[in-house]
Amino acid sequence: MDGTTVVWFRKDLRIEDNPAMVAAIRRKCSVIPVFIQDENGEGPAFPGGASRWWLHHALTDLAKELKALGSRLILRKGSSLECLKSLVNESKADHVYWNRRYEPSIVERDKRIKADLKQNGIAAKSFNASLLFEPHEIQNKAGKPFQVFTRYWEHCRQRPISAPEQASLKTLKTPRTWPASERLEDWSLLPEIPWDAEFSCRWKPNRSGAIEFLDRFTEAKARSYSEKRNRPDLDGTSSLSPYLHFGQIGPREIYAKIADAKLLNLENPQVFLTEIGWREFSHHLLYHFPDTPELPLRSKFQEFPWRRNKSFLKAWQKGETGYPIVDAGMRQLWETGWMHNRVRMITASFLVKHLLQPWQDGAAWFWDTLVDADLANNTQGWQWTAGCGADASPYFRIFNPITQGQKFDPNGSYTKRWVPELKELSLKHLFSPWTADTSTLEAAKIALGKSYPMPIVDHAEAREKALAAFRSLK
DNA sequence: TTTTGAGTTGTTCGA
DNA sequence: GTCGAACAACTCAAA
Repeated sequence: MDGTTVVWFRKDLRIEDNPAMVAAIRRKCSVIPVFIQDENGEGPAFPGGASRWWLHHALTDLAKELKALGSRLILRKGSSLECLKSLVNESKADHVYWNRRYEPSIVERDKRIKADLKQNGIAAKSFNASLLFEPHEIQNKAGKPFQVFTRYWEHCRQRPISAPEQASLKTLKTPRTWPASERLEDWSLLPEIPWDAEFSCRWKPNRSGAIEFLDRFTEAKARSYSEKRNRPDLDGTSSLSPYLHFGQIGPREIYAKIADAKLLNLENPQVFLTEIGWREFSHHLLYHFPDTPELPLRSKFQEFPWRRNKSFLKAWQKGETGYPIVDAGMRQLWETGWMHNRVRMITASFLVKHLLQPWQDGAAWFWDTLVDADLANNTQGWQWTAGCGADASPYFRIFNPITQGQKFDPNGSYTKRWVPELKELSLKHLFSPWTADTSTLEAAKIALGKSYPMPIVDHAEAREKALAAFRSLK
């Protein structure tokens, strides 16, 4: 009787370049792919509505791809360990393979699962599918984790990057009898009220969508990346973040594609790889500093004088701060589940610096609303803006929401797209409508305070307050 | 992966 | 033609 391998899918929802899958296929035994919806095991960071929407489609697609190979995706709900154990019993499997995750609570849980399975005579093995450099293999000369991005990335870049792993999918063996599976529809991952119309226009949340975006990136965008990536009015970024989060594409595939397209020695693609580097760095930090989703990396910041204010938070969430570039970003997020990175920095800085709201509140909102919500990236990004994380230079980052708009949305098309009530306002006043005189506003059909809000805080005043708050930490 | 204000230099324009 | 006011354009240091 040959053995059976259970392949436990998690944040690696692809078949190609999937080391756990490859290893299972190479065993030449039957393979049972499973996805477990473990609501308690995900810890406090249970995914929000936008992520669940994506997950639904990603699972549908993975099941379809497996079916095309004559296989299936078995769905189970409950404690990961219990589900795996019963699946192992039902199918008489002797191996369980999966790809590693790096969220602290997941790392702990997976350790326990591995130990338990091994104790029961099951060969439990984990692999790396989602990073170029795993956190535990990178350290500085002192044997400590890096805390400064440039040093970290310099170090990583000297290391070899392995090619995507492939096995002949045709040799994938299926079990004689399939264990029972739940129905995806019963998991209610899709919204009850249909708020996802814009989502469906914007995204193709499946493997072929990932490949399309990657192709489009290497063919059309990579060469002008550094100029265009900061322009939310242009389609200059890769849009790969949600695919990377769910593992519908892996960083090794991205790297290989850039290398194949002979782009590796060009400056622009290197800038893009630096962004991949930030993702790696975020995972590095999350793994080595497991408290960072809740607590500032620089502990001094625990005394930061935040001024929690529900109505400020609400106005920010709804895109009603009176600062057009901020509101445009927040509305784009709400409607499409995604926000351009430049605008993420502007809106985050605004919440933390201008409104003095704790970065954790902003992180929680992004977590709920982003399709690419990722604990490592989200945590790192917010700590970076708040100035309490790695690579910190807090004074550098009080973005001026007026000049940032003028600089990065120079025609105003992004802002007008998401804040249409300002679409008849001229560029001169677009990013600061309160500076326009009554007749200009009237001509643009804007009633400040009614059709579009007055600024929630005064920029100069808020900036001074934020600087004072930072000074108080010293 | 920034902003601001001060200081400097350059340009324009009318007296 | 010259002078100086006003302002734009730039650099730099500090936050």
